[in-house]
Amino acid sequence: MSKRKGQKFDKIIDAAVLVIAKHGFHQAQVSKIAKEAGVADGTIYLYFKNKEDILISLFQEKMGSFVETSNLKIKQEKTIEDKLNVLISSHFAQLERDYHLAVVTQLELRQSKVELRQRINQVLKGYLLLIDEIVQEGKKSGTFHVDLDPLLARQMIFGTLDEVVSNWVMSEGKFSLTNQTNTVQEMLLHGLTGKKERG
Amino acid sequence: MSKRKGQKFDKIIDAAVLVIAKHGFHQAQVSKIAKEAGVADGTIYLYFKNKEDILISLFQEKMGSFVETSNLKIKQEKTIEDKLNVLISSHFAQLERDYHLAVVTQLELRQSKVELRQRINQVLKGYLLLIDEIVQEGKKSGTFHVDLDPLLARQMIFGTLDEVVSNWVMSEGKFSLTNQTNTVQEMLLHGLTGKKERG
Amino acid sequence: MSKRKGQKFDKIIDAAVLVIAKHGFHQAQVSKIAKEAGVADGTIYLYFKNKEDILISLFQEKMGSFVETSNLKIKQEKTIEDKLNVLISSHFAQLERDYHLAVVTQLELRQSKVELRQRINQVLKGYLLLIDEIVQEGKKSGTFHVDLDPLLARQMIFGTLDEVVSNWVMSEGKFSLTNQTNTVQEMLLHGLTGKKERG
Amino acid sequence: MSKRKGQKFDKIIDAAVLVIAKHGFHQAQVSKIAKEAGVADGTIYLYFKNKEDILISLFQEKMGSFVETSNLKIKQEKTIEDKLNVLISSHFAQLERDYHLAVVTQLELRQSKVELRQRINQVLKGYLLLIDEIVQEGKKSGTFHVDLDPLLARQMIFGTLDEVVSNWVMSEGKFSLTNQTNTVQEMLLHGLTGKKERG
DNA sequence: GATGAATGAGTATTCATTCAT
DNA sequence: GATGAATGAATACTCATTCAT
Repeated sequence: MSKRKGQKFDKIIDAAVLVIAKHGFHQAQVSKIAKEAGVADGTIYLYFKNKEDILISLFQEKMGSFVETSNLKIKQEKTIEDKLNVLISSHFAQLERDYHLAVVTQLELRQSKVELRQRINQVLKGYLLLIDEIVQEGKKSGTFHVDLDPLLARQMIFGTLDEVVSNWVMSEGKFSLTNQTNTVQEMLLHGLTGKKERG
Repeated sequence: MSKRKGQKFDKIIDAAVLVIAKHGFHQAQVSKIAKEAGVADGTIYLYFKNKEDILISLFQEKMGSFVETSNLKIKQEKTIEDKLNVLISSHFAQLERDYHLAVVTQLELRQSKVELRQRINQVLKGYLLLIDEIVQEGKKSGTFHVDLDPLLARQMIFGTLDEVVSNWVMSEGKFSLTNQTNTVQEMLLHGLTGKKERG
Repeated sequence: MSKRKGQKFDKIIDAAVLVIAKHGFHQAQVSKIAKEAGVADGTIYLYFKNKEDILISLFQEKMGSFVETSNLKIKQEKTIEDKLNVLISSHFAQLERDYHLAVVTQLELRQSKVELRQRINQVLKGYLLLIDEIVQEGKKSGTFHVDLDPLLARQMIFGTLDEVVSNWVMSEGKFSLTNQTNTVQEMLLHGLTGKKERG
Repeated sequence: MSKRKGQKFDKIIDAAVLVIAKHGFHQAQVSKIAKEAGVADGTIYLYFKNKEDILISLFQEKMGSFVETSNLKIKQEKTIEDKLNVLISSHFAQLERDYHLAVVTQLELRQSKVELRQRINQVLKGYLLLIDEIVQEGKKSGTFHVDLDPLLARQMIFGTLDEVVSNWVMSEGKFSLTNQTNTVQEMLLHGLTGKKERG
């Protein structure tokens, strides 16, 4: 699809993140991205098939490692509680690290048209499967409730994390995301009524 | 803002929902909405300031009663558990009742540009306050954990409900939403580990 | 295809002829045509599907009557000699009358891409059939040679007329076209060796 | 203008004919020609000033010998009738020999813009002069009519040959071109009425 | 001589909004 | 109030040509 050779590929991706975060998705013209990347408009098309390809590549490039990073960290933990904790902290940490990118993925890219969103969702699928694994393992080990609905569980976990991050982005990153890790973990494990054993 | 007098106002709103659900947000031109509503293009501008105003009005009109309906039902319950249950069932029921509308609010309207989304979020605020009240009351009554972070709690509740509904819409409404009420309530109350006292 | 109602349709067609003749086919942008026609760019698209539709309509509109006019005049003549004479004089007269149009049809429109040229050729077919009829009738009546190859005959007649007109256009209309009628008729009837009975 | 040294010059010309015949004039990009010729894009510009220069050179290169070949053959004939016959047969034969080239010169190159066509016409001038000579000689010798208009005569001859060849190309070469020589000669000599003394 | 990555000018078309009737 | 013809701003992509290597 898009040729990854050369530094220009990365330059353009980074420029796209910056331009979209700065001017918004609908004001992110190809010419603006090219200017920000310090290349000619036509150069964009030596590395990307079309504008949509920039956005998809951006998501794959920047979010592709997301799953892998989380996956590796989770594998290193033994208990389900720790795996969940690491899932949350990794999710928060990776997005907190790059506020511009978080703006793009949490807000701006959701404005794209359906076809593009579907391509983006495919990248997300890998992450959802990662959550599914934790849920399954948690049930098997007895840590999670035996009757837990796996799909609903995943939706609660992802829905919560996504909503927290979105609120963080909309608050313009004014509070620490990673600091919330333990609290969110407790809430997911024991719900609204849950006893906070640590505190 | 928009003059609510006359039946044409409603006709246009309904036409907008239909056109967006049928053709998607990006193919919902003013002229198409006008045709579906059986009025001239120019007539739209006698009832709405601009296209954005149609969409905001749509959201206010269709979602305005949402909060009130949920609010009334919640007030009728005594225990926090029941209030939460009614919040969930009301949320699910109202969206399940009108699939077209659910498509528009869960998927299509999220493709709009930031300014519009912010206007839409203002309408949502009333709903978030409703959740906040339940959380606050739950803490006061001792049903919810005393150290519960109210903001995070609200984010978990809304994030979960929103994610569940979005998944339902994307599955094209192929499973029952309201049937999930009790399970979701249990999960929110006791988390992934929680004992399911009812079942 | 294109809505013919209103004076704007004709205005745009005439503007297209003028702009193409003045600036050449490759410099005839839609915006230039719109400006010449005194309408907004977008107005063009209320009357024509796209730019190509303007050019095809132009050809149909301006050349459509060409065949009919020639046809009617030919029908009024009795002898084959007179029918041929009228074919030639009508061909020359109609193109000489509007030099701009002749430039467009003889030179500029031949630069268009294949698909467009094929659409244009379909309009020409009617004219070729008219020539075919004269050839056929001339053979039947004994005026033309009994062994005359009808296809070659048509190619000689049309090829000659087209080449004469093209030379006239390229000479920038500096000599009279209609004045050549009789000479061309003689040449077609009796060839390079032929005795000029009239003169 | 264009440096003729080296085999690459010819390679590029031949590639251009092939690419234009295969993909059509408007899809014959420089990069495509370069690829077909097995050279880099930039190399083209070591041998040709610009794209237009390729096309003009192509025409000169491939059509340059056309005139000379015809000229030599004509000089070998004594009577005007035979000279005309050879002109026609040579014209037909040379184009029939290379269908690809005929497509390019009869159809595709006529889609080029006016400036290019004028350059191409200059190459044609040599051929038209050859025809002019025959006409002049025919009149002097008494074979052609004494009052024959030389310019019109040339236009009839060239117009007829060109139209016949164009029809042959458009029919995708499905009939023999050279077989038509005698018939066309008869028609040019004696016109539509002419007695076919040979047949 | 040869390369090919980089350049950047140029243009058809859509659609929200207006305003004369 | 209602109409709908007219407006015109705004933007992705191609490809001939260059020039550093």
